[in-house]
Amino acid sequence: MIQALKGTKDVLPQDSYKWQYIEWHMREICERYGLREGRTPVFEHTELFLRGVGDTTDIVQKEMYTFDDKGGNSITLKPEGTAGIVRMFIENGLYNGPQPTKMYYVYCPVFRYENTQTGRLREHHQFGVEIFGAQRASADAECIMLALELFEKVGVRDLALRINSIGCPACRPNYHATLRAYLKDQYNSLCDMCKTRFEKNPLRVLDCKESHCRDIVKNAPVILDYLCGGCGAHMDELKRCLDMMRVKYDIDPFIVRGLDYYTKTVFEIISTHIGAQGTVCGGGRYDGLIETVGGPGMPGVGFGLGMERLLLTAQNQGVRIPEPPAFDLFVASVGEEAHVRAFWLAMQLREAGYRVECDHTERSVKAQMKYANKLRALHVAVIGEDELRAGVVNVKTMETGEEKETSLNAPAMAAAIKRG
RNA sequence: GUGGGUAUAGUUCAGAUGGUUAGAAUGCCAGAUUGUGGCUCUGGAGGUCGUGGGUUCAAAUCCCAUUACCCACCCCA
Repeated sequence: MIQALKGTKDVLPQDSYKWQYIEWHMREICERYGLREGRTPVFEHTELFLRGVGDTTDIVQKEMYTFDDKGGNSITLKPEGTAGIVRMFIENGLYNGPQPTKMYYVYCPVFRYENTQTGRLREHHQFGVEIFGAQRASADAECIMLALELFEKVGVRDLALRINSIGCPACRPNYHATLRAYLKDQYNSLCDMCKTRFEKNPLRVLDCKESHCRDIVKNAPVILDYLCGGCGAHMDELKRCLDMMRVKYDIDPFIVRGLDYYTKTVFEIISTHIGAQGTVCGGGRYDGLIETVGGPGMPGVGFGLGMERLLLTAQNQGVRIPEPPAFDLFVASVGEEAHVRAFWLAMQLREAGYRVECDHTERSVKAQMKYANKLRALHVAVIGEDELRAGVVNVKTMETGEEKETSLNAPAMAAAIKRG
């Protein structure tokens, strides 16, 4: 038996309505916030991600699905959603249109070669939002509000919003130097991982889970104290916007995102209901990214939201997702003539807007009734030789067992099953 | 990449110290007077016990390997 690849998941027909439900909310909210959906290919030139995501990140260094196609091009399955949208934006000259450009994507497949655990897959799907050409922090706040509204509309609770600023190319080097100076004295006490972080990206040491490193870092200088004037003002504006919206948040100087392109604002929305992989939504500002990928120097801000993790949180919280509507009618049939007539009637009623199912198996009436019951059909009509001859049929209401005689034609049957 | 746990019908699980044709519940299919569901009763189908080796007269059970899943690290959504 061939199995699905490790870290991939099927969405079963009986579960797809849950996805459709949250996808509907995503689209509804985004359209209200003035975003348009963008769709990009599943794979891109590897080079895009080397430049976009950053070639020192774990994602690029050890998690990408990269291969050569038959033409000898290095191709990569997208490991995140932003780079592709940026490429689309530049390649199609969207920067010539009215700015800002506000886009979203729903059910964007993302591939990373990970070791799986709860809430961590090799293929997962992201809902994401990107706003290009808006430098003010109110755009950052808009992204955050949009994500929070989605959680609220879906009915997910107990989420924590954490924000931070990691500065810009102007002020971050100063902080790096300050942090290195602080860590230097205790370098030998750091874990092995952090020793390499010290060289590569000292910010990461702040994020270490080793208790010893945590102790060391506890009194480390905080980047927020070393922001340049522009970054500090930006952070203040973001806080003002969030305060005005009465949103609760924590300023967490230890948030360091794993993608190199972030500048200024970074944020995470975390659930405590899905195990260790609690980040449901993560994002921030990336003012240098569009230029890095080859476009004009334009700011950007956005986030990615893990759909599987959102569903997992909803499920663990017992969030009720409305089930799809029941069938209005099942048309059962006995015999060749009746079978074809049942199909014809079902088709006419479907055309009239009803949810109708008919038999395709030639099984007994009893079995057809059982099936109709499992489908949660509200009504059943059984058609056989007698009905064909007399031109009438009984429409049975399943819940009460009552039967009502009507003419054997679509308009009469439609009247019998009409929804109140 | 690292560490720990698990693997038996479609599903959820029983199967103490190895010992006859591997069980239950649920689901599925079919019957309970000839064309009517839910409740009840009866019957049926469905497993080479994850896979591959090994120990043994004998392995679902013990040992090794492998794969998948679960949990945690790392990292991220």
